[in-house]
Amino acid sequence: MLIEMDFNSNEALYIQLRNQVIIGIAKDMLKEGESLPSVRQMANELGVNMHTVNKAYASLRQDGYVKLDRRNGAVISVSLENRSGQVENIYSAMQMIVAQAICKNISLTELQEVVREMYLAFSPEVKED
Amino acid sequence: MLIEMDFNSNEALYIQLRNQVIIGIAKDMLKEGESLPSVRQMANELGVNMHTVNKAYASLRQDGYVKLDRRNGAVISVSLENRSGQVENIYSAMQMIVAQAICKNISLTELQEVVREMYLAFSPEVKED
DNA sequence: CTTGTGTTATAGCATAGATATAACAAAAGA
DNA sequence: TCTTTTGTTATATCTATGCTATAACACAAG
Repeated sequence: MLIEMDFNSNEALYIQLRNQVIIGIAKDMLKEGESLPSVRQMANELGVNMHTVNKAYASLRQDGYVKLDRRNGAVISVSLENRSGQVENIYSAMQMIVAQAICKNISLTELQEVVREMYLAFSPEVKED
Repeated sequence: MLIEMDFNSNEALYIQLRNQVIIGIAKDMLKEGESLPSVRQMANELGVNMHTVNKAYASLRQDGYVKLDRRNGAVISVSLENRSGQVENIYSAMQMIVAQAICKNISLTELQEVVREMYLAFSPEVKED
């Protein structure tokens, strides 16, 4: 999976890497059990320092997206332990999005439709449930 | 409207203030044309430096939530000029939320329901549209 | 035994966040 | 007119964060 950094972005490099991995998992381009390149190799590919990648991997591990194995490096492994805490953080961020949307006169139905489009764009196989 | 700072949060103080104002507008507790306390007064109330408040106000102005007037201070005024740019930023943030939600096995309908609950919690008068 | 892994430690540099004074022009109010 | 208050700008200092650089460690693979 191709990952690229935007060195002109105001977003921290390790956050960019973290987000791209999460998007990769959501798109199912990074599958459960798959290994990410090692810290040093990924750093070399991205043109970034080793510690920056390490920080991203540690953050992904902290939030339950990968498991770090000395043998296989960072292995995609979405953890559902402490899921309530993760979900809480996600919804907390969602709340600010909704507040901004209301201020900008985005209707509830439009907002839900955007969520639906984004959701299906990530995982098109989902019908409903 | 009561605004409080969390000095133990990892979120920047000026971002906290900014977000609380946005939430206040979404809840219609801060109404169009209403004035926020002056930079110095707000700083005194929050126990924060003047420049921190100034930075928050400038950020709110930048994103079209207030207009800064030398006579009346920061006046709530949700601007819909350059709305497309604002909406784009909101949706960009939304995309990461959706990606995380998918990874954590949150279904589309659950996500939409949460959006609905949050939306109605902010503006209960909205029926549909 | 060599190599590569995650991990930790230390250091240096640049930027951002927060504070502290100070000053300015413009408008309000007495 | 005079004083006060407003937003705004300019420095300066301090701390924390992000990024880089170099080095070293324990552990496992080959």
